[in-house]
Amino acid sequence: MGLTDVDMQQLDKIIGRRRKVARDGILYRMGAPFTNLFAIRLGHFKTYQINRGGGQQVTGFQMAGELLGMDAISTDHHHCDAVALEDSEVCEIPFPRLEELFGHIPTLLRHFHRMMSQEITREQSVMLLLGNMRAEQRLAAFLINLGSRYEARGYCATSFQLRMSREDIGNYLGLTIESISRLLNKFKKNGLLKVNNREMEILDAVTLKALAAGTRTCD
Amino acid sequence: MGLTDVDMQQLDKIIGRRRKVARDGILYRMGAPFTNLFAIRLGHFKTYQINRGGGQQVTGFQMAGELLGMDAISTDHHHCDAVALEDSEVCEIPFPRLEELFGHIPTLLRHFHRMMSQEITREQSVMLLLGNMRAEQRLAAFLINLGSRYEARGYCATSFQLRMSREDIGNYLGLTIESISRLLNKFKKNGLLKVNNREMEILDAVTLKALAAGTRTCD
DNA sequence: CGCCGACTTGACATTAATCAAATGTAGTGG
DNA sequence: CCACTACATTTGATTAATGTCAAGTCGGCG
Repeated sequence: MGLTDVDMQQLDKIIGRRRKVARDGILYRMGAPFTNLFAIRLGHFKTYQINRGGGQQVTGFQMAGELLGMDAISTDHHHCDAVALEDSEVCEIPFPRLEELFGHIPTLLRHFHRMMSQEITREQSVMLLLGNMRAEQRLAAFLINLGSRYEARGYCATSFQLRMSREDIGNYLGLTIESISRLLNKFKKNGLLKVNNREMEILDAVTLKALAAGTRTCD
Repeated sequence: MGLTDVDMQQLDKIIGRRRKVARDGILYRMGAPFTNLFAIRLGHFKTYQINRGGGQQVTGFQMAGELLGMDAISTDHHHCDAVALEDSEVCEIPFPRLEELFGHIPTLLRHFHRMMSQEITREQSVMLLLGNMRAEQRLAAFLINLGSRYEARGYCATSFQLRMSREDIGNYLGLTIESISRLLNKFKKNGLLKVNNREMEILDAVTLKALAAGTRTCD
């Protein structure tokens, strides 16, 4: 991130506290007071909003290196639940202390703004996905996105384990669990991927990307 | 916002440049280099993303007092087009200069973070809307949201002019223009609102809110 | 007055949801 | 190691919501 050693020491001082969250454990709940941001060190999370009518919407899946809780800054309370998809570990970052540091480390501030902005951009892509794409395209886009995020972390872009249930995927993509199942099967039949429970291997990334872009359909 | 007079003077200095944008005028385009944020002084804008496949998704409608361009911070180029829905006026805010001020005016920084965070929250609500709600619920939520934003600006929450076309509304809500037309008509028949072209009057806000919350359906 | 774009309305098609059942998988205790 | 249970996933048949296509109407503007 371009921070000096001294900067890093100061940063380390405030993000000392680590916290483990077991699978299905709740990192924070909607409505809870906002005091910390959370940097994921290990594992995966999902965030979801709950409607008054009982409707639930998964708003994102987060993995190591990503930041949780930025939506809470505006109102001092959280707007969604954050739940661990597997045994995970986060760093608590007390936001008031982080704000103090911003005054001393401009590079840190700039980095923080980039992360907030990135989250805005990510959500806009999801809006495009939910508002404009058909089912097939949504799932293709989702899988390609997951792959590229693993790749950015030094893992394989085409072979990974899904950490979330079909239900979570469906909810995130605005589809039912049955649709997800059928689509995965269709992709499998067309030789686009291998899937066994949560083990996923993308065999034809080119076609899958074309599906995601909407420049091709399958079957 | 809790700024001192001196703070305000400094802020004024950097946001001096005003810019008029005529109806249908483009404030910025996807891919254009990011240099300024824009504070809307007057008028309305829409932002939309464009897909490779030609698909377009309206990602938001912005009105006076709101900030445009925050999604561009992370990559130094804009991720969507911003277009004026009527003759409008904005303040250009050179972002590097704003960043300098952040070091001197903590209150300004805090306010900026709230605005970024608020945008994240807003987009999450749209994800809920697009992923979970049926057509009727979406339109009701949209109208209630518009009303409350006008109310927050000192205008009437139940009587206002739509600045965007049916097509824009439909695109934003992930529905076709025909569906919007039919839904507005259904609401009208049920005495929930009066609508004449773009002139909108909400007659039964209670029921409309119930529709938006999903605790009731209509017809 | 007449044209053009925006909107409305109607008939029909399609996508994905719903409902229902079957199958598979992981975990548990005998 | 093997039932046995609970839960997740798959598969099939049907339906409902919304999209698509095609006219038609309205309203503003030159």
